[in-house]
Amino acid sequence: MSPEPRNVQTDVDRILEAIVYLYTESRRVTKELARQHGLTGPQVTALKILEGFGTLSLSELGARMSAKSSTVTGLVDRMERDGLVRRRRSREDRRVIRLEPTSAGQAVAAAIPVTAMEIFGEALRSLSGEDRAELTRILGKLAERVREQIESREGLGG
Amino acid sequence: MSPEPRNVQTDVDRILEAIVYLYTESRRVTKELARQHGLTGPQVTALKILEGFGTLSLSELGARMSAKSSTVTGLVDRMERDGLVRRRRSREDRRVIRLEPTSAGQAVAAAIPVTAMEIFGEALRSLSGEDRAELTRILGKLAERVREQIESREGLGG
DNA sequence: GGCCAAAGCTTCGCGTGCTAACTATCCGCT
DNA sequence: AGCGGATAGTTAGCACGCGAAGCTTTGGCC
Repeated sequence: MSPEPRNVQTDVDRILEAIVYLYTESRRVTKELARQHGLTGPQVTALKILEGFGTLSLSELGARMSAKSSTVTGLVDRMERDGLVRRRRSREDRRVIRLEPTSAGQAVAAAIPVTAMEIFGEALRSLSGEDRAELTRILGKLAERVREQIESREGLGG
Repeated sequence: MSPEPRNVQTDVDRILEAIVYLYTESRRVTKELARQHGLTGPQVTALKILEGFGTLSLSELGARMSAKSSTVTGLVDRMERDGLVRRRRSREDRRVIRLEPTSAGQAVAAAIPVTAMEIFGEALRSLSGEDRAELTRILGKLAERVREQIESREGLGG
């Protein structure tokens, strides 16, 4: 009847464990799907983004993938090596490198359905509509609270 | 009022987004806290787990961290190099390596507050008890479904 | 006893992902 | 014109994280 700290902690542990599991597993599955086409998860993500935009600068791509510029450089190096994309220096701003998929890259992107999180989708669809709605609501609220917590401690890097 | 596929997709997207956000953020926070003590995120995670159990085999640690054995080997290599843990071959089963924190490792673990759990914990505690219980229940169910999906497709690797 | 599959770890090679330091370019300001 | 800060990418070094291949040990089974 009174709030028991132990139960709260157990819930916290279970929730974190579930989140880590779900995230890790989703990445693993994406990677596996990509592997069947001879590439890696991030490469598929990049090609899919490029498919939607036609051409992007490296920093624009990085922003959309939540990756730092040095990470993007390496990723693009390997994709260029494998003939999936081409680098082309911009005329207007010579600092900028524009990225465009090769025909091979476009073909691969087209061949891979948006499946990114297919297994997640199926698992989520297998929940009842009520559960799914509840999960959406609570998880959204939780993310918001975490965001608040983090903002209120931005001096974290002390 | 009837179940609309579009809503399902929206829910799926929101849930995935929230999970990715929560996971990424928890890692970032852990990493930041770890950095202040001169170590890395996974190292702190491992020390905290060891702190709770006293001693674990490499595979037990790997299971709790959702990491493969080859990953754990490397992690433990670096931690041992830095004097945080010790490897000790088990007597009962000579295949097993038991891991124990050094006094330095214990000190670091003790010096670091409950890490990312803390921010999550506060956010979770700020939810109502009902929401928290619901979240635990649904997330657990979801993880189970994902597990089933994955098992039923173990031929995924074509 | 001898064989053989499974379990626990390690090694190797690769692809991320980050920070720090560096180059080239651009742009605002004087 | 030219200085100086901001921006775009690259490079180097490190730590994960994984799969594949290999080693030793264990345990079941004939």
